[in-house]
Amino acid sequence: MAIQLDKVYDPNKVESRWYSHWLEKGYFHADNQTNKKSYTIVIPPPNVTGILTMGHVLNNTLQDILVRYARMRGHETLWLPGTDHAGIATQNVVEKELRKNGKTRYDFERGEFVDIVWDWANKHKSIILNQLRKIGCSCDWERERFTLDDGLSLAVRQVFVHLYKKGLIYRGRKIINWCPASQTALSDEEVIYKETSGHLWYFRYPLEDGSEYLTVATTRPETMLGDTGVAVNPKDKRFAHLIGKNVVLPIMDRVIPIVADDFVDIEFGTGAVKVTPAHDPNDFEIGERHGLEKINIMNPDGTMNATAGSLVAGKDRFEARKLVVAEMERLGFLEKIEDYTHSVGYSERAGVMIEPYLSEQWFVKMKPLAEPAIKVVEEGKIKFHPARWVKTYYHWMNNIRDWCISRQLWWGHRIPVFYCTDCDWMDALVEDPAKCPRCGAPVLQENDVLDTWFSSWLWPFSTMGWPEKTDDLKVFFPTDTLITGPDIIFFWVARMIMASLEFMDDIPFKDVYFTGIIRDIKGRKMSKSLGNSPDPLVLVDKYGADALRYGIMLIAPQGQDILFSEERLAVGRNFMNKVWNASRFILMNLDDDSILEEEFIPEDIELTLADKWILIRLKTALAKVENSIKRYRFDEIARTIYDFMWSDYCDWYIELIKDRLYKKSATEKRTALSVAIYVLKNTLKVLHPYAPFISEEIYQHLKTKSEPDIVVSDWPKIRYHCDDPNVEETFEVIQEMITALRTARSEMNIPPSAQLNLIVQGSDEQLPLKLIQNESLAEYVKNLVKVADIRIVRDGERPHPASTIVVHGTEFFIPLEGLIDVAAERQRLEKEINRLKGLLKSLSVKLTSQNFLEKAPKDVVAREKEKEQRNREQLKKLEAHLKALI
RNA sequence: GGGCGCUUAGCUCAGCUGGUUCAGAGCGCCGCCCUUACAAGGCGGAUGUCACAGGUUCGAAUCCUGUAGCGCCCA
Repeated sequence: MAIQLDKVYDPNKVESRWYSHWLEKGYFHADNQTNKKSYTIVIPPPNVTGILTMGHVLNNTLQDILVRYARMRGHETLWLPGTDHAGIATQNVVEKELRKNGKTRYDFERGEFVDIVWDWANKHKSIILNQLRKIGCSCDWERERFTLDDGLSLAVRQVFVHLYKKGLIYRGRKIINWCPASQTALSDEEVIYKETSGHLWYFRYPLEDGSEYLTVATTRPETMLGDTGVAVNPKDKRFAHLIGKNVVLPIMDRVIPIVADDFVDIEFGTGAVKVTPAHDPNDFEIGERHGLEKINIMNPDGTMNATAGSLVAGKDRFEARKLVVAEMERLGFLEKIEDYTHSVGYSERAGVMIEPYLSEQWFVKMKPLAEPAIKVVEEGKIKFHPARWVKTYYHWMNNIRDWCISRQLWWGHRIPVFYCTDCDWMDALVEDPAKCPRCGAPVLQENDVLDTWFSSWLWPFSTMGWPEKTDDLKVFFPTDTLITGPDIIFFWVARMIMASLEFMDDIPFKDVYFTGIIRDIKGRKMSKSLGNSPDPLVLVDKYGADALRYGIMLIAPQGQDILFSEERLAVGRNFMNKVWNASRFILMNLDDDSILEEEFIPEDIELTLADKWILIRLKTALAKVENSIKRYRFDEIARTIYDFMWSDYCDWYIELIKDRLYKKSATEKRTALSVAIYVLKNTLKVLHPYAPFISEEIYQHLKTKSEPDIVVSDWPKIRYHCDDPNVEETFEVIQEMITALRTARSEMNIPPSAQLNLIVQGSDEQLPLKLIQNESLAEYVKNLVKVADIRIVRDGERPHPASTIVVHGTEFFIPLEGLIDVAAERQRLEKEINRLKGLLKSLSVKLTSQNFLEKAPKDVVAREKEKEQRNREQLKKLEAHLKALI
C-alpha cells in the first residue's frame, strides 16, 4: 500500500505528539541499576529569571545531540536537567516588579519577600523547562533539580562547614566590589571593566607648613574626602624633601602625612597620589603599610555619609563629585582638568559603577583548591574543546584570588554561621543550633547569603544526591561532557573542577566543549535593549524545532562566535522539507508493506552500480559523522548529512532509480526500493540527534513492526562490503559525463524538454566510451540528460553541424540540424579552449623546471605529466572542432 | 600593557597532516524549467592577488616571522 504524506512538511503537526510519546515510554529516564556503560551530562542550569535565549538553544541542542547519540550507541544515558536560583539577578527582577507598585523589599519581612521570589522563580522555572521540551531536549525530567532544593542546600551547607573547619573559609574586613544598586558585595568575576571616558582632576594639597603645594591627580575627586595620606615614590627626587611632612586636606582641613611607597608610578599624573584606604584596593594596601587611617565616607546605597562632611553628606556619589570639584575650584585648589579614558568597573547584573568598599565579608581561600585543579587539566584528565581555552584557564588559576562569597541579599542560601547573643561564641554548623553550646544563650544566624556560584560549583554531584553515597553517583559520576559558554569558564567551569576534586576526590567531567557566543548578523551581542534577540519559541512556531536546531548547527563553527539571522534558519527548514519529500517519494512508490518487513541483505540481491555507489557513500558519510562527533565538530556533521542527503541521495540516487521504479521489472523495482529504504532508514538514524522529530515521524512509516522507535534504535552499522573497488571512480566519470552534457544543453539553449540523439566517438581504453557501451550505464546518461538514442562511431566521422563535448578523451556530439546555435557553440568551445590553455601553461612551467623534476616525489611528477598529456589531447580535439565549425 | 581569536566569492562560512575531491558550500545574483518527491524545488552559469610583507620549500590559502584591521579575555 503506498503511503501518502503531505506535500510540505508541517512540524507543528508532529513535534509535540512525539515528545509526549517519548515521555510516556520513559525513554529519557536513566536507570541507576544498569550494567550498561553510562553516559552523563548535567545541564548548565538556566537562571530562573527569564526565558530561553538563542544561547540556550545552541547550548542545549548540542547537549541533546550528544545525549541522543550516546543513547543510540547503547549507553545508559542520563541528561540531568535543572535550574539555578541566580541570587542577584532574580532578586533584582523581583524588586523591579515591586518598584512598579512603589514598594521595596524593605516593605516586607525577609520571609515574606523570599516567598514572593519563590513564586517568581517557580513560575519561570516551569516556563523555561517547558521551552527546553519544545526544542526536543531529552532530559531525564524525573531527576530535575534546583539549586535551592533541600538536597542541594544541604550540600551547600556541608561544603561551607567543611571548608570553614579546614580554614579555607574565613571572614575578613577588606576592600571588595560593592554594587550600590543591589547593595551587596560582588566577587571579582562579577565586575565588568569598560573603557570609559572621564577626566583626570589635578588637586593641590597645601603643605601644613604653608611652604608649597603638592599636586595630586585623581579620577574620582569625591573620594578625596576620605583621604588619609599622600604617597610618592621613594625614588622620585622631586618629592624626596617632602616625605615625612604633612599636608592639610582641603575642605576637610585634615592633616595627613606624605608617605613613600614603591607602588606609586612616577610617570603617572604628577607622581604624587592621594591615598583613600577605605575606597580603593591599592590605597588600602598602601594604608596598611603605613598605618594610615581608613575613613569610610560612603553609605551602602552610594550616597555620601556624615563622615564625608556637610558639603556632600546625603548626596549621591556623582553629585558629590561635582560639588567637590566646584568647591576645590572655589578654594583655588583645582589646578587643571584633563580628559582621560580609563577602565571602570561595572556591576555585571545591575550595570552601575561598582564602588571599591571596605567591609566585612566571607571569603574562600582559593590557592589550595586551585593547585590540584590545574594538575588534572595539565595531565589531560580533563580536556577542553577547543584546546586553546586551557591557556585562559591556567592564567586565571595561577593568579587566583580569594573568592568573596557573601552577598547582602535575601534570596539564596543563608550562610550557616551562628553567633551567640551573649558570649563571643560563633561557629559554622550543618544543623541549626537551638542555643549557644557554650553559655546557653539564644543564637543568631548570619544574615548574608552565599554567592549563587557557591551552589553551582557543586552542581555535578549535588544534583546526584551528594553528600549521600547514592547509586546515581556510583553510576553516573564523573559525568562525561560539559557544554557551556566560555564566558563562565571562571565563574563555573574552573570552580566545579576545584569543588569536585575537593569533595568527590574526582574530576566532575572529562570533556568541556565551549560554544561560541550568538550574535546578530552585524556581530553585535544579543540584548533586550537592542531588540535583536529573537524569541526561540516564535522561531519554533515558524520553522519547527528541527529546522531551528539544524539551522543553528549549520552556522555554528567550533570555537567561533555565531552570526545569527532568521533568514539563515531557512536553510534548516528547507533541508527538513527535502528530507520529508525524499521520504515521501519513496513511500508513495511502495506497492505493499512487505518490503518494509524484509531484512536488507545486499549479498542476496543483484545490485546496480548506482546501488553500490549509494551504499558506499552512506558508509563513508557515516564514518565521517562518527569521526566528527569524536572531535566535537558539530557543524561538520550537519554538513555531511546535508550533502549526503541532498546531493548523493536526492540529486543522484533517487533520480537514477526512477527509471527502475517506473519502467523496469518488479524485481528491479524491488531492489531499487529496498536499497533506497535501507539508505533512508539509516540516514534518518544519523539525522535523529540533530532533527529528532522529523526523523521519528518518517521512521515510523519505514520501521518493521518489531523495530523500536528511532529514539532508542541502534546507531547504524553498515555491513555492506563492495566487491568492486572501482565503483566510486566509475560513478564519478558518469557524473562528469552527465554534467558536461547538461552544461552543453544549457549553454546551447536547447529546451529542457527536447530529447537528443547522441553520437559518441572514442577509443576502447577511454573510460567514458567503455561505460557508455554498457547498456544499463548508458541508460543513466539517457535518463538524466534526456537522450533518446546513443550511437557509437569510429574514427573520422563527425556530424555537422554539432555541439561537441570532450570528457576524458571521449568525444560526444550533439547533432543539431537546424537547431544549432553556431555562435553559442563557438563561444562555448573558445571558453573551454582558453581554460585549457591556461592550465597547460602552468603545467608546462612546472614540468620544465629542473628543480621540480628532480626534487618532487616521483608519483607527483608522473601525475603532473599525465595531466598535461590528457589536457593537451583534449585541447587538440576542441581546437579541431572549433575549426570544423567555421 | 599581557594573552587569545579572526581576516578566503556581494553576504555567512568550510578548507585536518603543504601537491586532482584546491580554490569550495549555502544564501544572494544571472539563464532555462510549474519534468508525475520537493518552486522551501530542478538543471546550468558568473564571481576570488585566499588581509599585507617577508621567509621555509621543487611547490604555500595551508608551515614560520613580522605588519595592519576587527573582535574577545585579563590587568
